[in-house]
Amino acid sequence: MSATSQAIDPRSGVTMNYPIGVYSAAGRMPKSDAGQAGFAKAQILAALESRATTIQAERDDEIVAQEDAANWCYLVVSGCVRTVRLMEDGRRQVGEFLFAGDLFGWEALDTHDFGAEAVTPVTLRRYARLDLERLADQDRDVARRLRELSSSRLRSGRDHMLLLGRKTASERIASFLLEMAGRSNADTKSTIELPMSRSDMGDYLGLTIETVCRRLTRLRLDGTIAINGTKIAIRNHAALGEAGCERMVH
Amino acid sequence: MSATSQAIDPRSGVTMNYPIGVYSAAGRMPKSDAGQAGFAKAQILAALESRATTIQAERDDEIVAQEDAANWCYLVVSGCVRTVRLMEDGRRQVGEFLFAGDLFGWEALDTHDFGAEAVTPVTLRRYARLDLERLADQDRDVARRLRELSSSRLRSGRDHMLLLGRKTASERIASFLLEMAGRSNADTKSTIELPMSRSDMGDYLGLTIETVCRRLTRLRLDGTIAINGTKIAIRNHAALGEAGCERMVH
DNA sequence: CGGACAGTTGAGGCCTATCAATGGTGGTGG
DNA sequence: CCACCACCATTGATAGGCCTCAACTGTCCG
Repeated sequence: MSATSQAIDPRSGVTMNYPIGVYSAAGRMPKSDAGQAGFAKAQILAALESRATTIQAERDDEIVAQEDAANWCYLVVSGCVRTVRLMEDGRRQVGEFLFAGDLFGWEALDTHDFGAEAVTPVTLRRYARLDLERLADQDRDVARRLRELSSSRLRSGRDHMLLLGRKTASERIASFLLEMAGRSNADTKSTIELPMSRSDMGDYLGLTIETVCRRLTRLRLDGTIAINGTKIAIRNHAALGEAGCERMVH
Repeated sequence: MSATSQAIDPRSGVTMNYPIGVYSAAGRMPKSDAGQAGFAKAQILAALESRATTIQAERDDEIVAQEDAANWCYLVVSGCVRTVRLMEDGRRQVGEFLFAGDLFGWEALDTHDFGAEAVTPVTLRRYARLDLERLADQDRDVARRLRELSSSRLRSGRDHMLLLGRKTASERIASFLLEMAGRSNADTKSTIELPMSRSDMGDYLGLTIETVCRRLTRLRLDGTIAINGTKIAIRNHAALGEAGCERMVH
């Protein structure tokens, strides 16, 4: 592990590694492998860099606990994060997967209404929510960008409700693969990295791990995709589009 | 019908009835049977009243078509509206039910990503989205309220995803009844009005009409609820809470 | 080498969808 | 005023898709 100072977050008990003196200078943006959209989101926060903290979390660490007081919001610098909701009996719904450049926690009211956990080792940039609120009050561009961000989150939420409420297992898997392909970098749209477990996929898609597995193998035997560890190559984009009932985006 | 002038909306072809000279004076807020939350939302728009239009729509009229250019946003003055998403083969997902005091369409990007239809005869107040954007730019209180509104929509979206992804039919019905009870006026929490059809409920809950029916009759035979037309009386609130896997709110 | 764990595959059962028939109600026109 | 029709709601019978339970494989790591 690189030179970091470890600390335990007093709220959640998560072990965090703070890189020493790397991101502390004001105006120094963390390096990010995010696409352009991610960069646009990060720009919102440029003015807050001086008061931000870098956080690292290991696989399956809890970054935010459901019902936590919403003091912070987070920018994913690298790695993958999932947001989760739990029922008392253990049933779980993954709300979304977040990648480099994605922001979360800014839309909380008084408490977070979901937990956030690291799917892979992640690096995060943490900002005080009050700072962001103040910034939005002062800077109408920031306020506007936050509104746009809300809108796009609401829209993908509606997409996902249609998926959960009305699509079959095959359609859900196909839609998921296309969604992930759409979010990866432009030059690698046909070989996507799926860092999350089958269990995470299932809880995202409202399916069991077994069903996720079976549908993926069927697509593999069809020749529609090829699976190699956490990498999936899309061999037949059109077939996936039909299976996922997506309007083709060209 | 009361004194109105009829017109056809050039965009959607919906027949609309504009009450003559009732709401045209600036600062005159439309009467609304909404609760306090609804009033708070309406307050956002007080400054825009002079440029707003009142619209009436009949049952099943399309108020907003999916993919419409998002020129307008709407406040429900009375009645009930559903937002819908359609798949090519006719499968439908109802996103939410909107009642007096609820605002919709303000969160659009360039186009609306859902259709909006009248569940009952409705009266709406229509505002130009650009006006609202300008107002939010100028008035930080308005901007803040819009952010709060986004947050609460995102939160209920996540609730609904858990319902669609992980709850059983019985749990969905119970959650739905409690949700509707929670949104009705405080003094009538145990006798709620359900103006929407079984088909609407099914498409909201990711179920078929038959399943909705069967679960409702089971609850009726249990003595948990009593059904009388579009009115449902909740006889055993606790049983519903258990069935819906809700944390009890007291 | 062995244990833990994620992933895969198989067999069977349950829940919900589907298909079908009936009942109830409101609107319409003879 | 009543017969008729359309539509919604309800109930029953059956089928199918996904879940559950279980066994097995492969991989990583101590």
